[in-house]
Amino acid sequence: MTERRASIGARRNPETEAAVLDAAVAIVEEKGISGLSMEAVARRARAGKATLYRWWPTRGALLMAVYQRQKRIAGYPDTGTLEGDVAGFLDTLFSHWSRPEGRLFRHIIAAAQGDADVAEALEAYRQDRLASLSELFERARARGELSAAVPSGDMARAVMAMAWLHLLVDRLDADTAGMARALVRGWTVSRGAGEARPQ
Amino acid sequence: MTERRASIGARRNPETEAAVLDAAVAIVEEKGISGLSMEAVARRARAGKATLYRWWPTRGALLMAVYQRQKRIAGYPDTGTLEGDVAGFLDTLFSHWSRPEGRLFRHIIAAAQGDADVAEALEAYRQDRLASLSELFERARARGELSAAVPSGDMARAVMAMAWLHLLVDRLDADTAGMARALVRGWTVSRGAGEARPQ
Amino acid sequence: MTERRASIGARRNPETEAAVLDAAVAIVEEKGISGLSMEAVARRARAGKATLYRWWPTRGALLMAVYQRQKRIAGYPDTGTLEGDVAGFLDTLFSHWSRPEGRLFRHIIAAAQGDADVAEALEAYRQDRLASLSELFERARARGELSAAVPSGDMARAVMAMAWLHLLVDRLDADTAGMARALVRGWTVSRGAGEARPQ
Amino acid sequence: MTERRASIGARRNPETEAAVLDAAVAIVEEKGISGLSMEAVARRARAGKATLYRWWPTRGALLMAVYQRQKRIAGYPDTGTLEGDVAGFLDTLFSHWSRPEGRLFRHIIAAAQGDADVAEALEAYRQDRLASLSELFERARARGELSAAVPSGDMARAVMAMAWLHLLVDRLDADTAGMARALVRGWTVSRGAGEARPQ
DNA sequence: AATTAATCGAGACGGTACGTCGTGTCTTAAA
DNA sequence: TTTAAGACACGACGTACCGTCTCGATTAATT
Repeated sequence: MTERRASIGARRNPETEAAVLDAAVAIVEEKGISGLSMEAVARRARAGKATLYRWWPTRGALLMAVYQRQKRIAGYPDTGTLEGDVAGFLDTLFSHWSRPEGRLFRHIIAAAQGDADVAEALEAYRQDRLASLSELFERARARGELSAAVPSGDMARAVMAMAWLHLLVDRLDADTAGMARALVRGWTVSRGAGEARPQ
Repeated sequence: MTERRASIGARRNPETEAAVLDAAVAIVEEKGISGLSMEAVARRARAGKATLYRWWPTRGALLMAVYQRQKRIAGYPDTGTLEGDVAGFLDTLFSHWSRPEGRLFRHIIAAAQGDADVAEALEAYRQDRLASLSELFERARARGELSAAVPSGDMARAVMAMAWLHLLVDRLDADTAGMARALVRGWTVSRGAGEARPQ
Repeated sequence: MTERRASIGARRNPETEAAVLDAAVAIVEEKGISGLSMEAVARRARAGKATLYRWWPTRGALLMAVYQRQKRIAGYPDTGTLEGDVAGFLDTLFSHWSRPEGRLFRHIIAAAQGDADVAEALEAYRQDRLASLSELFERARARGELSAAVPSGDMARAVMAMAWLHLLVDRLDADTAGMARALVRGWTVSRGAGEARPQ
Repeated sequence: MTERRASIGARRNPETEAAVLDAAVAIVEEKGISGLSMEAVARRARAGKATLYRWWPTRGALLMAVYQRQKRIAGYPDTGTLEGDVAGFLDTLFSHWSRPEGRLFRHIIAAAQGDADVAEALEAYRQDRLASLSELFERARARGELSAAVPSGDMARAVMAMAWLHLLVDRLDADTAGMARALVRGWTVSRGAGEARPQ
């Protein structure tokens, strides 16, 4: 995994980059996030510390790089109903966050609380995902499924908030269908507002 | 704040406890959360490190202690409508989180991501707040304001999620009325679902 | 071993004293000298730290107390010749220093290097032993065995020095007969100065 | 003594080494041996604790390094007689041990009693000095001054023992001529064994 | 072809914080 | 007054990382 690498001249060595990111992932899997020090990554990747700091000036930057290396989630299922779409979105997201590299995300949020650079990167990423999520609501609006009272952005934010909360309190096994229902039921044109099951 | 304190026998000295918590608050206000090391707190409080670790075994435990020392937010406004109540709740909470000691909460959430003890304490606290928040919805249900389709707990969770999201991305200045409207509009019996303003 | 003991009124409790000294010996046997802290002794003896400090103000004082509790070595063999007497003395002493409580002595010497109180106690003890050792030479002088050129005290000091050196460099298994011969041969009236075996 | 020093690459910085040893000497001179903590040395030398522990893993190792930095005592006087040589040796040694850096030696012996690494280093040093001291006796033997009964090594050990004893009981002001006489008188061919002064 | 310049692994450096341990002092409550 | 108990302020322990640095080597692009 860690053969000798040297400079390839006056430019960045992609093998080194890969070795570093791989090492970071491996460390988090083995020791948890608290084991992820720059020192440990350098050691494991057989990279010089200066090399690390040259390309990832902070631990948060390294974290973001690892997280973003994975390809974006391509798209979300189109089930034909908003409630189904939202439930599908949550399912996809929760199972993504449950995988080794996805697990990092909660730590990125944590890091952002004390590191402005991470916060900025996270915010950019979040806005991007928010836009992507909004499309789901636009689709429903186009279908005429939506009572237009609530802006798409607000609804997307509510869904994202629900997702983050469950990530941060380690409840990724929660009932996504229930969540979708609780959020969506009111936004959609009333078919069944009266037949509600009290609980 | 930092007079000499000694043992008062084989039992905890409340003066020491106060000095430590005061020191922690002062440090966070002056240096930010990254300045809050056990070392620094001990130094500032003129307390031995052993004393700190005796009563607050982790940084997270200390954080929770500081946060919980402040008296609970007494109650939330009763505005007569659910939407008003929710908006009031968010206002109260956001202004609380904006004050020096309230600022700590986001760091407690961050700490919980890597420390099981903090996570446990946070979860207990969260359930407590959730129950308190649910009362708001029970009140609305008693008024007959609520379409009974959605359990109170689910609605409370959605509101809490919205609040946490805005805390964690540093948007405590966001439009709470809008948030309340986005969430509540659908849960309530439809008076005005048709007159929505599209976006 | 460590039943409950309490105050027996306004005077020293001999049970406590015994428990403390026993604990000290046990600790040194189990953990070595570096494990012998006042803290550890108090813990093991189930004694209060204040009690310890009241009666043995320093670690060195405790060490001396443990060492001196053992009864003095009664006397040394009278073999009829000085060389035999000295060899016997060294044998007795080395086997004493090899036993658990005897092992402490090297640590007392070590402690004396940095603690004036211990140094003083050790010096008193040493003068006492020196006087006792001198008797051995007086006996030889009385027998007419000694060429009177050298004061008894000087000879005793030389023998003691040899013993200490071997203790301090952990060579208690060395050839005591050889030592005795090397020291004594020249002090005695010349019977055999010519027949020496070079080596 | 405490200018800024930094790494000079992946190898030991001799300036740092000098600063540390200087600091150690200064501390012992000012505060005595009990003030010589690794912490204090690092502080005074403006060196990181890790740097200290990298090169001197124990306090004893540091002590040995300080002691050995001084150049060896070049040679011992050749007075023409063994007794004179031994007295000269003791004089030289005692005055060396009385100087600031020489004072350390008793603490090295003390440290060796509880630290195997120091004991080992000390033993190597001691064997070296013993060999050097033996030459003095070989010289006397070559002059025919010595009754060959006693091995040179045994005599050297006796002289060393005498020296150590006086060091350890803080009697470096003792009469070295008397010591030399007491030890040597018997080893030499009897010229004057009869005219001894009784005591 | 020789030179320049950025990169690489390596690891020492001065620091800070960690969490633990021992020190000697103190107070309590019981005997 | 002594006892066991143990909290307290203090400070050293030895370890781990931090972010900076200097080195000697490697290699591509520039002279």
